[in-house]
Amino acid sequence: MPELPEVETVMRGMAGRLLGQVIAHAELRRADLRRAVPPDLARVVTGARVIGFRRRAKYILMRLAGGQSVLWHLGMSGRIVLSPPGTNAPEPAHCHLVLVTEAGWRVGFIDPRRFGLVDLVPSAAEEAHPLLAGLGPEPLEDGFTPARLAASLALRRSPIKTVLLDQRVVAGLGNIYVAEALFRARLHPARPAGEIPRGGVARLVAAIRETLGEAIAAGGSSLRDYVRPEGELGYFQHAWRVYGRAGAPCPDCPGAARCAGVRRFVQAGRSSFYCPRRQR
DNA sequence: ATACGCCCCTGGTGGC
DNA sequence: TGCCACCAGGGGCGTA
Repeated sequence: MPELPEVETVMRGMAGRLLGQVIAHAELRRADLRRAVPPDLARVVTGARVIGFRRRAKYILMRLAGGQSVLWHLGMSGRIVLSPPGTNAPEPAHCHLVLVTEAGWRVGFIDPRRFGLVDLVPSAAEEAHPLLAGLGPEPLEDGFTPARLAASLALRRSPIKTVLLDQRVVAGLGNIYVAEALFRARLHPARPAGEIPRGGVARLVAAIRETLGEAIAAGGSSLRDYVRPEGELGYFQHAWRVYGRAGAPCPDCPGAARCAGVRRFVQAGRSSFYCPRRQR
């Protein structure tokens, strides 16, 4: 579900409301998420002040005074719901963890499919957490360069689409934004990664940056489960050029008569979308 | 080392 | 209306 832009949006929403607040109360409703939630999580966070937020790949890290960070992952169907003090809305189904601050803000972690997770990690060693340790570069930071991506793609015969989904190569892309970035870079998703020439890799880096940047500015993409922490929708789904648009005319082929339109096919068990005329 | 299928889990949708 | 197959923003694990 949420890819980098959605996770970034959720993280910013949490930071805006929760930074500086003290957690007064925590209730773990069920611990059998993708990884078992630590049994002492509620005890550890209770009484702690929230002092920082950051995102790494599709993970949110919420740093607490006292030296621990809460690590969140939303999986496919996870949501964070922030409710202001005094709200009395009924609790949504599949709410697995609730935090309440001293000021009365409620933080709910909702995840029907339970592919998400919540964990604790020492703040001083966040990057050593087993789920973070092997992650590749952040695509919006300086370390993600054409030279570095080219080195990761070299000699790989797998399709570029599946290589870009590998979080060790670049961190934070998922099925939607890979499709959109490959379209913008005019690269066919089945192209063997190691065969892409220098110029193509450079276009790809630029396309990934642009796509993610625009999606963050739009608050992410809302289709099924994803909403922002205070219920607003993202609207980048209206800017999709190929994802979910099989059969539609390719938006960038001038003179649609010679363009058969967007096609869908399956790679590694997941849908890929592309324009056969524009992407090679 | 790399690549692929399978699995985790629930809910929505469309066809019969 | 009911049932069923299929699909979905992720990712880890076991096997070739």
